[in-house]
Amino acid sequence: MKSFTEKVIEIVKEIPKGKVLKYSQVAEKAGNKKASRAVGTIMRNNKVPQIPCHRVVKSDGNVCGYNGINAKNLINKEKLDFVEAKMELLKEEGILFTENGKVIFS
DNA sequence: ATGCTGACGCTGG
DNA sequence: CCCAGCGCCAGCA
Repeated sequence: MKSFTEKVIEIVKEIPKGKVLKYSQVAEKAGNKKASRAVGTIMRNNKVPQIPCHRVVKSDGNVCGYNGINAKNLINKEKLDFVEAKMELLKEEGILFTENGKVIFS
């Protein structure tokens, strides 16, 4: 029986290219649908490149953290550039975005 | 062990 | 539409 943390890491690592999961989805797959917050905590703690954190988005479809960086901690322009870069990266993987800049979760 | 924080989610005003 | 409150769970001091 792996820990919730271990499961979350496994799940995120195995997210295929061109696929995105919501924090809630990862939490649910890990066993606890309500542990979405914990998922975020785990991601921040495990900022390993092996973990495609950029493929994990919020329910709103808006991306947040990536490789240990939290968009909320960034300011204005940097924040926009940061998010934009992730969006471009995800686009190259086949993930589509709305005009609102949100991820289209299939 | 206890309390607070946070890359969250949902409901209500 | 924007903001506040509550719940839930893992990590850290």
